[in-house]
Amino acid sequence: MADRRPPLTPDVDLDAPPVAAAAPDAGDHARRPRRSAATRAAILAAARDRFAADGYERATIRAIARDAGIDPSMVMRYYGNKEGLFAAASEIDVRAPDLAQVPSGEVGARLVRHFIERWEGDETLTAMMRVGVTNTAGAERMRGIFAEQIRPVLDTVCPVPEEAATRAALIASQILGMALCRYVLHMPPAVALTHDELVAWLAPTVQRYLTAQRP
Amino acid sequence: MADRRPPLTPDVDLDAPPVAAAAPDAGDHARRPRRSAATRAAILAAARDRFAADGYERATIRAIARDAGIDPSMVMRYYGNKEGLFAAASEIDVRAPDLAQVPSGEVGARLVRHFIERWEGDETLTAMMRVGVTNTAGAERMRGIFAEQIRPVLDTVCPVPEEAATRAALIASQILGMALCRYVLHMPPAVALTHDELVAWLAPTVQRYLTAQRP
DNA sequence: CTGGCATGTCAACACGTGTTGGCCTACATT
DNA sequence: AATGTAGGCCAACACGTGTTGACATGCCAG
Repeated sequence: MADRRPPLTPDVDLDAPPVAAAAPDAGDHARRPRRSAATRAAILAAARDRFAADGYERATIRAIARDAGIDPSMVMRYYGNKEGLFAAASEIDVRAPDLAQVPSGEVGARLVRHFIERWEGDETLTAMMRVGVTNTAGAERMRGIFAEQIRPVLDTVCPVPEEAATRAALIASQILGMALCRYVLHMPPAVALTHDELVAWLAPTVQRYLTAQRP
Repeated sequence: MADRRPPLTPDVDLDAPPVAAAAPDAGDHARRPRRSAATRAAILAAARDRFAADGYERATIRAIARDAGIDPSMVMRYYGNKEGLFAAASEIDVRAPDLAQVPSGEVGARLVRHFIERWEGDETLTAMMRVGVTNTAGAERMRGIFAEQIRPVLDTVCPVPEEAATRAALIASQILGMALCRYVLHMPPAVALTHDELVAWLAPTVQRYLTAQRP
């Protein structure tokens, strides 16, 4: 069904110097930035917007290219194929805060506020959610982000190590659930809440999932 | 962009008797069931499965028809177009329980358990979520279900009427968030929880969103 | 028995998609 | 100044999609 051969001339090598890499000494300026850096960035930005707004299937390469002001074939040249584009566009850094410095009673509030602001800072996380629900690869990526970026941070403050995974999943369920209602489904009462109200409501929940003893 | 004219010969009238409806008296058997009832049901079942598994865009009419063992054009004949099919397939009854009978302290547990079982009973709710995230019309439908089926039930037990909408949204965020992690993203720690563990963890949260005074 | 209608199949249309290869242009090194 | 190469555009391909209309079949009323 799927034709999965790699592109013939990928050119996806991220930051390889344009000149012969086999040259023993390239001189003073080790790696000159490519002229195409601006185009690459424009494509990536447009892709994030489109994936966030439309999800994986409905976000078309043609639309992304139009937004970026270039030809669709450029997208293929730089990112190989649509999956590659998505992989590059959803390179996500949750930037989870260092909770070791936070008083243990304030971890919940800190987490909630961080994710609200992170979510509203750019559309990357909305894109991640839209694609994570639609696409198998997207779901895998979300699991990866959870395992590599969320869980480790919680491990440092979870009182019972062997329950850290469960507690992290519970916290994720509450935070992702609110993000779903507020940023994706646009449920009016969820949209109407201010940041402070959100923190006041959700922080105790997160705090309990983190520190309350197992019921 | 979109060609939105209605189908020429819809035939979407749900249970209209096949013979002339203008006949003053049709005799003893008021409405004879159509011969096509089985086909209609097969299409609907296949559509629910496909929408749940693939989301709106990737669920193709051809695949649904193949699953139902009939020709794609039959789907068009009975449901007009893909949107109509989806509308019919996602006719959702959340079957929210009557909370007036439940002791006020057990409402949270009752709600959580109900939705876990409802979610695992069939794939309708998973389909709703997949499409609600992908598709604008799907999101609208989810908001409608929330407003018409969830909020009214909570209104009956919410101590502060003017906060009912907010509290209902908070509850929805937790329940939908867990459903997202467990049934759509398949996050391992969320999948591993038993029903009783889920209720034990989530019920206090729901209970607090319902009855705790506004923070 | 006969005509009409519901049921169903087949083949095709028009369109949008991801993807490809060829060609042109401008820059930077030699 | 010559030239190789990266950057970019254009036109097209092959394919899958939703959708449509013409045609076959069988059931049921008259």
